[in-house]
Amino acid sequence: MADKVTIADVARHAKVSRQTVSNVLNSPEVVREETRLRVQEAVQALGYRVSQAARQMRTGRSMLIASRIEPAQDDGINGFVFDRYLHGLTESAARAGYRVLLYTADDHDAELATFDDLLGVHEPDAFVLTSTDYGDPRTTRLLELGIPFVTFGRPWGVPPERRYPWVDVDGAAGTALATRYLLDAGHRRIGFLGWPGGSGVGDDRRAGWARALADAGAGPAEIAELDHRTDDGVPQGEAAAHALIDAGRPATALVCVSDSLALGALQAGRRIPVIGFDDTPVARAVGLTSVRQPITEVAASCVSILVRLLDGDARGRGAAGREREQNVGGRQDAGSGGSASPLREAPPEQVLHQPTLVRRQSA
Amino acid sequence: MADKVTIADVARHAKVSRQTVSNVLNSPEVVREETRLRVQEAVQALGYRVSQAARQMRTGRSMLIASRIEPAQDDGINGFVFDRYLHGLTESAARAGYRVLLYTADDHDAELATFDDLLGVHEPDAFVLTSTDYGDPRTTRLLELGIPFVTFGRPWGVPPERRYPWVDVDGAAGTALATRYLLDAGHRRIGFLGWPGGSGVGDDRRAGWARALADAGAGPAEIAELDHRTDDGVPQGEAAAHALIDAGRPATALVCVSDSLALGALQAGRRIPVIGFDDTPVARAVGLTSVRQPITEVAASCVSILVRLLDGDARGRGAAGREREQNVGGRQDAGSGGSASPLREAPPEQVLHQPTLVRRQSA
DNA sequence: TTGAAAGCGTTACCAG
DNA sequence: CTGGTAACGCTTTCAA
Repeated sequence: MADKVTIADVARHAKVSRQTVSNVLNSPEVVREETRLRVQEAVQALGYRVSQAARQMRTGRSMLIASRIEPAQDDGINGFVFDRYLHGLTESAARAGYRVLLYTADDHDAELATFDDLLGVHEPDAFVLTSTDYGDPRTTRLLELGIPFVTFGRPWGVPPERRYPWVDVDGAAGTALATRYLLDAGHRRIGFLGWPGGSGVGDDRRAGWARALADAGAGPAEIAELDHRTDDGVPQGEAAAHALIDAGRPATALVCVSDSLALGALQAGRRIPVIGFDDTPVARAVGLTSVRQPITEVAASCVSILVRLLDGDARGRGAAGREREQNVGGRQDAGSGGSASPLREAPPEQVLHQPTLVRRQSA
Repeated sequence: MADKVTIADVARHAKVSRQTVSNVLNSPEVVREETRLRVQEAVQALGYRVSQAARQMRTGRSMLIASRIEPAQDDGINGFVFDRYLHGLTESAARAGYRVLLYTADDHDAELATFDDLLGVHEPDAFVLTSTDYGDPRTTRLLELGIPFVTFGRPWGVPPERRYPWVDVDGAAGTALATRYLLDAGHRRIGFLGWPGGSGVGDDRRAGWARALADAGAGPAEIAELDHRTDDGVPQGEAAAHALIDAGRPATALVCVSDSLALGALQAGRRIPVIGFDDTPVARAVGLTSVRQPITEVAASCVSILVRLLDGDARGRGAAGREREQNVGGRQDAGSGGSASPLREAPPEQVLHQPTLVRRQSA
């Protein structure tokens, strides 16, 4: 049908120069209103769309945000959260004029290689990283390359001088919420089914439970007694629940680090209250009360951080901008007059979202 | 670091012309082996990557496959299945040199609008559509536009003359598999928990169960008696299971159209065998026997069909190729000599994958 | 087989 | 604000 309408067609139709059309598109405020309207009308009439490929050649910006899609795990429960994240990311990105480009990688090394490939070929403007862990090589690499990125997940164990922007959910606040809920219901001996120490996320969630218990007057010894650690999984949850419930001084309620463990605890058969984490379909299916992460908001924060980074960053990696500045501590001209504005060392943005408790029959 | 190495750099390094480099990349067989090796060495040494943007300007091909990411919901394609699909698609696409571009849309109209937007701006080479339903307007539109696409899901209710390529899983075979498994275990009265009629997927799965039962000698009346229909959901499954089990002549085993319904049936408390559909994490968690769809293979088929379509289709939508031919019935030159080979009306490819039964405690 | 030139649609830079 | 020109990196056409 419409045979690829170019900017020249629009210019002809609106009786202006190509440059003016470009201006209307990129910096509308510089064009007189009358002209601008005429051009916009022509754009509408002709159904003009900027060719991303051509634009990218000039500006070096692809309007692409790359994100890894993780394989659905065997426990799969995490997959649900990830799915919501990806959907939210795609939606928020679209609102800001960006699209999400997917890639896979089996491990960190493969992902580093994919970075090179992607950056060479499709040249995404930014990355969103998920499942960051201790000493994650990916952030270091992107920092070196000067490619804007955010992580969904805090930089566990990263030294303060090597900071980067991140978005996360306050897991400790979530378990604290759950614990306080049980405390309010009259429980005192509230056990915690958690993962083995060493996982940032798991330790964080345990800390929230421990804090709430301590706030309620529990001593360190009692807390240690109620703290059970095991690998993730339903059978593991069942076994762990038995251990805590059948103890000399049994737990009367349980907070769990995941819905998998919580489901196992539920299957242990005792009728004590159980609260899970992530509000997965499983939870909904079996009526499990669970802590819900505001994933859509997380995704939106990721995008808005990236957009701010990309807009404040006029360089344009591809064509013109030869020099590549570091992302952190980049210049930020505040629009002051002629003289150079003083450099401002803006700290990377960090957003911590608060989870909520979804109450169902299990507690 | 490496300041955007171009094809000219490679040419200089290998002491050949730019053109020769381009040839090595695009049609290696046309260049002498010695030269080719030297060029490839230079590519390696310099870490050259073709710029997709530049290539796209000339060829009109973006090497992008667009797919909608559905919001994680309980209905429609199960979130878990969808996740595996997307992951498989990304992986297969990467192997073929393509990347997956995500988009969202709340309904069909919004999706049609997104088609225009996407095709105007990022110009994906093809689409993969999921969750196709009766009278789906999306396939019609893409057919009109002449954009290559495949659907994951058969064209339910589409007239034969308006065919397009699709990939699907044989749901009827899956439920038949499950039913025969129960028959072999000695069961005769095997109930089916299905969705209300009118959904292609649901009807298909019911048909497989009914066929297996009929093959085993059950009469139409008995089959109707054992056929229970309800909306998807765990509570619905529980209620439906009760209805079938507490009937005058009770069912002694159940085949279900989804894991949700199966989970409900399990919760109904009777200890009769239950088989679900989709092998979701829930199934694994509670030990539910379930029919598993070979999603990775589905995704791979989607990609290979698209690749075949795109490679056989030399046009290149963007720059050069003005005319846009219809996808269906396109020319396919079989490499015969000088004279024009006869037009061959190649029927769109259609692949039906077979599911498997994952046995667990529930049956 | 190889080399030179043109052109894809944009944006950036210039003088008017 | 307009118009002209250059450039981005690549593929294609045409000559050598």
